Amino acid sequence: MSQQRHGSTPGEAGDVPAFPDLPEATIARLPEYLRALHHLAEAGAETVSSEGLAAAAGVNSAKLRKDLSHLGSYGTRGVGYDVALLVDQIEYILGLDKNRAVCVVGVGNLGHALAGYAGFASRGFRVVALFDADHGKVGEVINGMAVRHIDDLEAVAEQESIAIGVIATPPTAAQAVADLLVAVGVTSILNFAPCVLSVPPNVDVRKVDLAIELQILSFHEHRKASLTALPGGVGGSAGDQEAVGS
Amino acid sequence: MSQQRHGSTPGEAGDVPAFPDLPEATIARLPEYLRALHHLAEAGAETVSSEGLAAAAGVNSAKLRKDLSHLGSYGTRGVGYDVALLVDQIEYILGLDKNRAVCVVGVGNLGHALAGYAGFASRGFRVVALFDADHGKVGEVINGMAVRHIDDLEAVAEQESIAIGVIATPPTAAQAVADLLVAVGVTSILNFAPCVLSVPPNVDVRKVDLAIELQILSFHEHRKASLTALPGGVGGSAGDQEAVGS
DNA sequence: AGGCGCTTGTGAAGGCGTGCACAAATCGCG
DNA sequence: CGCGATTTGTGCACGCCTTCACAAGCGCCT
Repeated sequence: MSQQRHGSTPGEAGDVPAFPDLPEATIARLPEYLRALHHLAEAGAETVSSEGLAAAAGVNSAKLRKDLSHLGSYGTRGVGYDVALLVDQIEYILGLDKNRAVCVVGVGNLGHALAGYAGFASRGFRVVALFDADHGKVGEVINGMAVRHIDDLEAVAEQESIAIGVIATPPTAAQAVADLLVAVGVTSILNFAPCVLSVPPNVDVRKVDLAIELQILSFHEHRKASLTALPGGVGGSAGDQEAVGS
Repeated sequence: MSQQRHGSTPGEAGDVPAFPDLPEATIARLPEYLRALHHLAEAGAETVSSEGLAAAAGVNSAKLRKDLSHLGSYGTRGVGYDVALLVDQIEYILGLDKNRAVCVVGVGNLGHALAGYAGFASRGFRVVALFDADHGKVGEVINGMAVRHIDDLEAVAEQESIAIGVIATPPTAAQAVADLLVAVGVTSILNFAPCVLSVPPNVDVRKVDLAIELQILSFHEHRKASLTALPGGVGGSAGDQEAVGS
């Protein structure tokens, strides 16, 4: 889902201290660790063991240690990890200290929900603008923010540097919106439209397709159903709750 | 994100013809192929080459061929794949011919959007019930469907076999809802709440965390920003559109 | 100060997934 | 009927990720 070069170029420490070359899989887990850490911090924990944090994040403890080792040694042997320190470190790595501006394009069912989603603001993202191509929706106020016409995108982008564009339009409009976003300098796109986007190589696209998630679950339902028809019946006895911690 | 056993038990073909043991990565791509195929079918295509379908789905053609080979030989050398046949085959594998019933728990911003999401119905899923714990929301009609209280879950489950439960509640309520769903026999859960769910091993959980997606993009923004500060300036010249086909 | 228990950080092994490159197979045409 | 163009299906090698197992390091207790 991305073919960008990392280019270590060691020794060249300008403003940023030689950005670490983290595995993609690790990056995808850092937000989960961060959430667990925030939870622990609110509970008053000073330190956590890899075992404890791993359980809270729902991963293997060895994996967690390896992940954290990639971003430096912020743990103390025999004690664990300093919660506050680790929070700062991960937030820095993820660039969450920048309070990035996000715009949502497409104010349908989903765009409406995204505009009001509290989880964004609490994680360092500011939804700064809502756009739609439908003049009937322009002017509508959602979550204290007026919907603007997509033609205003360029003007808004000049005024406020947009870090991430969220596409929540029908799939037929998605590519055109992506092109517009790219044209005004957006280099990160979160796409909710069920279609493939074509963008320049320097632009990162992540896709979330709700129907696909259901289809994957449907497959597993199908598989499970076909297995219960076999000997050694799996039965449907619910109740053997798995202890993974809360 | 799952630790289920597939258990091949070869030779034991009962009603279902010995369910294929597909790699998880392949399964995750099948819905994407299916969408592309539907698109092609509507355009009147009888057959597709692996190259063509791969481009439409945004993947490598070799990967696509390998994926399709896992579910049997439905292509013809020198010609390509029969679109209609492949659609049927993938829909069968994914179990989409069952028109599975879905319920949404938590009618906040997101649950509201999910209840009205057209992408579900068009893909063989029926949203049959909406639940919430807030009595103030019970009775509200969304998309022609009345919100019911979560206490009614059991009654609804007895009447209509629920295949998949969607959790769109605040994270504090998610585990309790998951327990309820499991208790009424739901074995597939799509979780939008930012928290780790603990469920029995026979239950499949998939998680979608919108904030995590933004954080991953934020990381890449951070990384790109730190690279532009290095020699060989990457510049921001937009316009070298990558040709991957529409 | 010394030893002991606990926890991190990491080397190594194994598994999974990807992508190349090519043999096998099919169609159409002369 | 045979040949060439085309496209599938797959053996193989490579790289990433995961997992185990253990040495190294730190704090605490005696």
